[in-house]
Amino acid sequence: MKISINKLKENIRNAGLRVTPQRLAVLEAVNMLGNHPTVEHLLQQLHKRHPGIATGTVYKVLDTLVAHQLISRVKTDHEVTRYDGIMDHHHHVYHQGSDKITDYQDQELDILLQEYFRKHAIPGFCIREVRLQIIGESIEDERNTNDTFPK
Amino acid sequence: MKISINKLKENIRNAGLRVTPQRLAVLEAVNMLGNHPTVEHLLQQLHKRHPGIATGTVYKVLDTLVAHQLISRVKTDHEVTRYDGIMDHHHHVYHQGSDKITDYQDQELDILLQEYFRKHAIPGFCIREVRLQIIGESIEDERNTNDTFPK
DNA sequence: GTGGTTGCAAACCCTTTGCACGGCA
DNA sequence: TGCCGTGCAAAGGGTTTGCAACCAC
Repeated sequence: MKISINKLKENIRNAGLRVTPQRLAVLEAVNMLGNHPTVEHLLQQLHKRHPGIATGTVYKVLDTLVAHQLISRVKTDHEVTRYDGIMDHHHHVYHQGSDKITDYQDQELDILLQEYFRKHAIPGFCIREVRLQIIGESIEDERNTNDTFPK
Repeated sequence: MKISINKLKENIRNAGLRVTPQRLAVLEAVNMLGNHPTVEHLLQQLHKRHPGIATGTVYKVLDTLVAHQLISRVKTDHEVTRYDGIMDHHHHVYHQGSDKITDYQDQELDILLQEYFRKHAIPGFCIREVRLQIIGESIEDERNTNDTFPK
Protein backbone atom coordinates (compact mmCIF):
# COMPACT_ATOMS: atom_id res chain seq x y z
CA MET A 1 0.00 0.00 0.00
CA LYS A 2 3.09 2.20 0.20
CA ILE A 3 3.81 4.14 -2.96
CA SER A 4 7.27 5.44 -3.80
CA ILE A 5 8.00 9.15 -3.75
CA ASN A 6 8.90 9.07 -7.40
CA LYS A 7 5.60 7.49 -8.28
CA LEU A 8 3.80 10.22 -6.35
CA LYS A 9 5.81 12.91 -8.11
CA GLU A 10 4.85 11.36 -11.39
CA ASN A 11 1.20 11.30 -10.40
CA ILE A 12 1.29 14.98 -9.54
CA ARG A 13 3.04 15.85 -12.75
CA ASN A 14 0.69 13.70 -14.82
CA ALA A 15 -2.22 15.59 -13.35
CA GLY A 16 -0.78 18.71 -14.95
CA LEU A 17 0.38 20.20 -11.66
CA ARG A 18 3.71 21.59 -10.58
CA VAL A 19 5.55 19.32 -8.22
CA THR A 20 6.16 21.18 -4.98
CA PRO A 21 7.51 19.84 -1.69
CA GLN A 22 4.17 20.68 -0.05
CA ARG A 23 2.07 18.78 -2.54
CA LEU A 24 4.40 15.85 -2.38
CA ALA A 25 4.33 15.88 1.41
CA VAL A 26 0.53 16.06 1.63
CA LEU A 27 0.02 13.36 -0.96
CA GLU A 28 2.55 11.17 0.76
CA ALA A 29 0.90 11.75 4.14
CA VAL A 30 -2.56 10.85 2.84
CA ASN A 31 -1.18 7.62 1.44
CA MET A 32 0.98 6.85 4.42
CA LEU A 33 -1.65 7.47 7.10
CA GLY A 34 -4.06 5.27 5.25
CA ASN A 35 -7.13 5.14 7.43
CA HIS A 36 -8.93 8.13 5.94
CA PRO A 37 -7.08 10.84 7.84
CA THR A 38 -8.65 14.13 8.86
CA VAL A 39 -6.87 17.40 8.24
CA GLU A 40 -5.81 17.31 11.86
CA HIS A 41 -4.19 13.91 11.38
CA LEU A 42 -2.43 15.18 8.32
CA LEU A 43 -1.14 18.33 10.00
CA GLN A 44 0.18 16.30 12.90
CA GLN A 45 2.02 13.98 10.55
CA LEU A 46 3.26 16.76 8.30
CA HIS A 47 4.67 18.90 11.09
CA LYS A 48 7.07 16.12 11.99
CA ARG A 49 8.93 16.26 8.73
CA HIS A 50 7.83 19.57 7.30
CA PRO A 51 7.53 21.93 10.25
CA GLY A 52 7.15 24.93 8.02
CA ILE A 53 4.03 23.87 6.17
CA ALA A 54 1.08 26.21 6.72
CA THR A 55 -2.42 25.07 7.60
CA GLY A 56 -3.94 27.13 4.85
CA THR A 57 -1.56 25.58 2.38
CA VAL A 58 -2.57 22.09 3.43
CA TYR A 59 -6.22 22.95 2.77
CA LYS A 60 -5.37 24.46 -0.58
CA VAL A 61 -3.23 21.50 -1.55
CA LEU A 62 -5.96 19.07 -0.53
CA ASP A 63 -8.47 20.98 -2.65
CA THR A 64 -6.11 20.86 -5.58
CA LEU A 65 -5.43 17.16 -5.19
CA VAL A 66 -9.14 16.42 -4.96
CA ALA A 67 -9.86 18.59 -7.99
CA HIS A 68 -7.27 16.65 -9.96
CA GLN A 69 -8.49 13.34 -8.66
CA LEU A 70 -5.31 12.36 -6.90
CA ILE A 71 -7.23 11.85 -3.67
CA SER A 72 -10.89 12.00 -2.68
CA ARG A 73 -13.02 13.32 0.13
CA VAL A 74 -15.04 11.17 2.49
CA LYS A 75 -17.64 12.31 4.93
CA THR A 76 -20.44 10.93 7.08
CA ASP A 77 -23.05 12.66 9.15
CA HIS A 78 -21.66 14.77 11.95
CA GLU A 79 -18.09 14.25 11.05
CA VAL A 80 -15.25 16.37 9.88
CA THR A 81 -13.94 15.87 6.38
CA ARG A 82 -11.58 13.00 5.77
CA TYR A 83 -9.41 12.10 2.83
CA ASP A 84 -8.79 8.97 0.88
CA GLY A 85 -5.69 8.20 -1.14
CA ILE A 86 -7.21 5.26 -2.94
CA MET A 87 -8.85 6.41 -6.12
CA ASP A 88 -10.25 3.13 -7.43
CA HIS A 89 -13.99 2.90 -7.10
CA HIS A 90 -14.86 1.53 -3.70
CA HIS A 91 -17.37 1.75 -0.90
CA HIS A 92 -16.93 2.68 2.73
CA VAL A 93 -17.49 0.74 5.90
CA TYR A 94 -18.22 2.95 8.90
CA HIS A 95 -17.38 1.40 12.26
CA GLN A 96 -19.78 2.79 14.81
CA GLY A 97 -18.20 3.42 18.18
CA SER A 98 -14.79 3.99 16.71
CA ASP A 99 -13.58 6.51 14.20
CA LYS A 100 -12.50 3.85 11.79
CA ILE A 101 -13.52 3.85 8.15
CA THR A 102 -12.42 0.97 5.98
CA ASP A 103 -12.76 0.36 2.29
CA TYR A 104 -14.94 -2.19 0.60
CA GLN A 105 -14.47 -3.24 -2.94
CA ASP A 106 -16.13 -6.05 -4.85
CA GLN A 107 -16.73 -6.32 -8.51
CA GLU A 108 -19.63 -8.70 -8.11
CA LEU A 109 -21.43 -6.12 -6.00
CA ASP A 110 -20.81 -3.38 -8.50
CA ILE A 111 -22.07 -5.51 -11.35
CA LEU A 112 -25.12 -6.37 -9.29
CA LEU A 113 -25.87 -2.69 -8.75
CA GLN A 114 -25.17 -1.87 -12.36
CA GLU A 115 -27.61 -4.55 -13.49
CA TYR A 116 -30.19 -3.38 -11.03
CA PHE A 117 -30.07 0.24 -12.10
CA ARG A 118 -30.06 -0.69 -15.75
CA LYS A 119 -33.40 -2.37 -15.16
CA HIS A 120 -34.65 0.31 -12.78
CA ALA A 121 -33.55 3.53 -14.39
CA ILE A 122 -34.57 6.68 -12.54
CA PRO A 123 -36.69 8.82 -14.86
CA GLY A 124 -34.98 12.03 -15.91
CA PHE A 125 -31.81 11.17 -14.03
CA CYS A 126 -28.41 10.08 -15.24
CA ILE A 127 -26.45 8.10 -12.66
CA ARG A 128 -22.77 8.89 -12.40
CA GLU A 129 -21.85 6.79 -9.46
CA VAL A 130 -23.41 4.64 -6.77
CA ARG A 131 -21.68 4.64 -3.42
CA LEU A 132 -22.48 2.37 -0.52
CA GLN A 133 -22.17 3.41 3.07
CA ILE A 134 -22.00 0.22 5.07
CA ILE A 135 -22.69 1.09 8.66
CA GLY A 136 -22.30 -1.20 11.63
CA GLU A 137 -19.86 -2.24 14.26
CA SER A 138 -16.83 -4.40 14.73
CA ILE A 139 -17.45 -7.66 16.52
CA GLU A 140 -15.09 -8.51 19.37
CA ASP A 141 -15.62 -12.20 18.93
CA GLU A 142 -13.67 -13.52 15.98
CA ARG A 143 -15.81 -16.63 15.63
CA ASN A 144 -18.92 -14.64 15.07
CA THR A 145 -18.30 -13.43 11.58
CA ASN A 146 -21.08 -14.69 9.45
CA ASP A 147 -24.22 -13.07 10.70
CA THR A 148 -26.66 -10.34 10.93
CA PHE A 149 -28.04 -7.98 8.47
CA PRO A 150 -30.55 -5.26 9.29
CA LYS A 151 -34.08 -6.42 8.78
CA MET B 1 -46.81 13.46 3.04
CA LYS B 2 -48.37 16.04 5.30
CA ILE B 3 -48.74 14.89 8.87
CA SER B 4 -51.23 16.43 11.27
CA ILE B 5 -50.05 18.49 14.20
CA ASN B 6 -51.63 16.07 16.59
CA LYS B 7 -49.79 13.18 15.06
CA LEU B 8 -46.53 15.11 15.42
CA LYS B 9 -47.30 15.88 19.04
CA GLU B 10 -47.93 12.25 19.62
CA ASN B 11 -44.64 11.33 17.97
CA ILE B 12 -42.76 13.70 20.22
CA ARG B 13 -44.50 12.43 23.31
CA ASN B 14 -43.99 8.80 22.32
CA ALA B 15 -40.30 9.48 22.03
CA GLY B 16 -40.34 10.36 25.71
CA LEU B 17 -39.88 14.06 25.13
CA ARG B 18 -41.79 17.04 26.43
CA VAL B 19 -43.96 18.62 23.82
CA THR B 20 -42.87 22.24 23.42
CA PRO B 21 -44.00 24.74 20.78
CA GLN B 22 -40.43 24.90 19.48
CA ARG B 23 -40.09 21.15 19.00
CA LEU B 24 -43.46 21.00 17.35
CA ALA B 25 -42.58 23.88 15.05
CA VAL B 26 -39.23 22.41 14.02
CA LEU B 27 -40.64 18.96 13.43
CA GLU B 28 -43.49 20.41 11.43
CA ALA B 29 -41.10 22.51 9.36
CA VAL B 30 -38.86 19.54 8.54
CA ASN B 31 -41.88 17.61 7.37
CA MET B 32 -43.47 20.51 5.56
CA LEU B 33 -40.36 21.63 3.68
CA GLY B 34 -39.77 18.13 2.48
CA ASN B 35 -36.74 18.36 0.24
CA HIS B 36 -34.08 17.79 2.89
CA PRO B 37 -33.94 21.32 4.27
CA THR B 38 -30.80 22.90 5.66
CA VAL B 39 -30.87 24.72 8.97
CA GLU B 40 -31.04 27.92 6.96
CA HIS B 41 -34.17 26.74 5.17
CA LEU B 42 -35.71 25.77 8.47
CA LEU B 43 -34.93 29.09 10.13
CA GLN B 44 -36.43 30.97 7.22
CA GLN B 45 -39.59 28.94 7.41
CA LEU B 46 -39.79 29.05 11.20
CA HIS B 47 -39.36 32.80 11.46
CA LYS B 48 -42.57 33.29 9.50
CA ARG B 49 -44.76 31.71 12.10
CA HIS B 50 -42.53 31.65 15.14
CA PRO B 51 -40.49 34.86 15.00
CA GLY B 52 -39.23 34.34 18.52
CA ILE B 53 -37.48 31.04 18.02
CA ALA B 54 -33.72 31.21 18.59
CA THR B 55 -31.13 29.78 16.25
CA GLY B 56 -29.40 27.94 19.05
CA THR B 57 -32.69 26.41 20.06
CA VAL B 58 -33.30 25.14 16.54
CA TYR B 59 -29.93 23.41 16.59
CA LYS B 60 -30.63 21.91 20.01
CA VAL B 61 -34.08 20.77 18.95
CA LEU B 62 -32.71 19.19 15.79
CA ASP B 63 -30.11 17.33 17.82
CA THR B 64 -32.79 16.10 20.17
CA LEU B 65 -35.08 15.00 17.36
CA VAL B 66 -32.25 13.15 15.65
CA ALA B 67 -31.22 11.50 18.92
CA HIS B 68 -34.79 10.27 19.38
CA GLN B 69 -35.08 9.19 15.79
CA LEU B 70 -37.87 11.52 14.85
CA ILE B 71 -35.81 12.90 11.98
CA SER B 72 -32.43 12.06 10.49
CA ARG B 73 -29.38 13.83 9.20
CA VAL B 74 -28.18 13.74 5.63
CA LYS B 75 -24.87 14.94 4.34
CA THR B 76 -22.64 14.64 1.30
CA ASP B 77 -19.13 15.79 0.74
CA HIS B 78 -18.66 19.53 0.92
CA GLU B 79 -22.18 20.27 1.97
CA VAL B 80 -23.87 21.67 4.98
CA THR B 81 -26.00 19.40 7.10
CA ARG B 82 -29.52 18.69 5.95
CA TYR B 83 -32.44 17.00 7.63
CA ASP B 84 -34.91 14.37 6.63
CA GLY B 85 -38.35 13.89 8.09
CA ILE B 86 -38.88 10.49 6.55
CA MET B 87 -37.66 7.81 8.88
CA ASP B 88 -38.38 4.74 6.79
CA HIS B 89 -35.29 3.13 5.38
CA HIS B 90 -34.42 4.77 2.09
CA HIS B 91 -31.52 5.86 -0.06
CA HIS B 92 -30.56 9.27 -1.38
CA VAL B 93 -30.22 10.61 -4.89
CA TYR B 94 -27.84 13.56 -5.14
CA HIS B 95 -28.47 15.85 -8.08
CA GLN B 96 -25.13 17.33 -9.10
CA GLY B 97 -25.39 20.91 -10.24
CA SER B 98 -28.40 21.60 -8.12
CA ASP B 99 -28.87 21.36 -4.39
CA LYS B 100 -31.60 18.81 -4.72
CA ILE B 101 -31.61 15.55 -2.83
CA THR B 102 -34.43 13.11 -3.45
CA ASP B 103 -35.30 9.83 -1.84
CA TYR B 104 -35.06 6.41 -3.36
CA GLN B 105 -36.79 3.43 -1.93
CA ASP B 106 -37.20 0.00 -3.43
CA GLN B 107 -37.70 -3.25 -1.66
CA GLU B 108 -36.27 -5.29 -4.47
CA LEU B 109 -33.02 -3.36 -4.18
CA ASP B 110 -32.88 -3.83 -0.43
CA ILE B 111 -33.51 -7.55 -0.75
CA LEU B 112 -30.80 -7.73 -3.38
CA LEU B 113 -28.34 -6.07 -1.03
CA GLN B 114 -29.44 -8.20 1.88
CA GLU B 115 -28.88 -11.36 -0.15
CA TYR B 116 -25.54 -10.12 -1.32
CA PHE B 117 -24.23 -9.32 2.14
CA ARG B 118 -25.59 -12.54 3.54
CA LYS B 119 -23.36 -14.36 1.09
CA HIS B 120 -20.48 -11.92 1.44
CA ALA B 121 -20.31 -11.21 5.15
CA ILE B 122 -17.53 -8.86 6.23
CA PRO B 123 -15.31 -10.71 8.72
CA GLY B 124 -15.54 -9.31 12.23
CA PHE B 125 -18.18 -6.80 11.28
CA CYS B 126 -21.87 -6.66 11.99
CA ILE B 127 -23.81 -4.62 9.44
CA ARG B 128 -26.50 -2.36 10.82
CA GLU B 129 -27.50 -0.57 7.72
CA VAL B 130 -26.51 -0.17 4.10
CA ARG B 131 -27.13 3.22 2.53
CA LEU B 132 -26.79 4.07 -1.12
CA GLN B 133 -25.67 7.44 -2.35
CA ILE B 134 -26.82 7.65 -5.92
CA ILE B 135 -24.93 10.49 -7.54
CA GLY B 136 -25.64 11.94 -10.95
CA GLU B 137 -27.49 14.69 -12.67
CA SER B 138 -30.95 15.55 -13.81
CA ILE B 139 -31.44 15.35 -17.54
CA GLU B 140 -32.66 18.59 -19.05
CA ASP B 141 -35.41 17.51 -21.39
CA GLU B 142 -38.56 19.52 -21.83
CA ARG B 143 -40.48 16.52 -23.12
CA ASN B 144 -39.92 14.76 -19.89
CA THR B 145 -42.85 15.88 -17.81
CA ASN B 146 -42.12 13.87 -14.71
CA ASP B 147 -38.40 14.40 -14.58
CA THR B 148 -38.03 14.13 -10.86
CA PHE B 149 -38.13 10.85 -9.15
CA PRO B 150 -41.32 10.25 -7.16
CA LYS B 151 -40.77 11.14 -3.54
C1' DG C 1 -42.85 22.67 42.27
C1' DT C 2 -38.81 21.29 39.53
C1' DG C 3 -36.14 19.55 36.21
C1' DG C 4 -36.09 19.68 31.42
C1' DT C 5 -36.07 23.67 27.71
C1' DT C 6 -35.41 27.99 25.74
C1' DG C 7 -33.23 32.55 24.44
C1' DC C 8 -29.30 34.93 23.85
C1' DA C 9 -24.79 35.95 22.73
C1' DA C 10 -20.30 34.78 22.90
C1' DA C 11 -17.18 31.25 21.83
C1' DC C 12 -15.65 27.56 18.85
C1' DC C 13 -13.85 25.11 15.20
C1' DC C 14 -12.90 23.98 10.78
C1' DT C 15 -12.18 26.01 6.62
C1' DT C 16 -11.58 29.82 3.28
C1' DT C 17 -9.58 34.07 1.64
C1' DG C 18 -6.36 37.97 0.31
C1' DC C 19 -2.14 39.42 -0.55
C1' DA C 20 2.84 39.76 -0.69
C1' DC C 21 6.62 36.79 -1.12
C1' DG C 22 8.88 32.69 -2.85
C1' DG C 23 10.28 29.02 -5.89
C1' DC C 24 9.11 25.61 -9.82
C1' DA C 25 9.33 25.07 -14.78
C1' DT D 1 11.78 35.12 -15.84
C1' DG D 2 6.86 34.47 -15.41
C1' DC D 3 3.53 32.76 -13.03
C1' DC D 4 1.81 29.39 -10.09
C1' DG D 5 2.06 28.13 -5.29
C1' DT D 6 2.95 29.24 -0.43
C1' DG D 7 2.86 31.51 4.24
C1' DC D 8 0.44 34.09 7.21
C1' DA D 9 -3.15 35.99 9.61
C1' DA D 10 -7.56 37.50 9.58
C1' DA D 11 -12.24 36.62 8.33
C1' DG D 12 -15.98 33.52 7.46
C1' DG D 13 -19.91 30.68 8.47
C1' DG D 14 -22.03 26.92 10.47
C1' DT D 15 -22.55 24.99 14.89
C1' DT D 16 -21.99 24.61 19.98
C1' DT D 17 -22.00 26.24 24.69
C1' DG D 18 -23.11 28.46 29.28
C1' DC D 19 -26.31 30.24 32.00
C1' DA D 20 -30.37 32.68 33.67
C1' DA D 21 -35.19 32.71 32.84
C1' DC D 22 -39.02 29.91 31.58
C1' DC D 23 -42.63 26.49 31.34
C1' DA D 24 -44.37 21.58 30.43
C1' DC D 25 -45.66 17.99 33.24
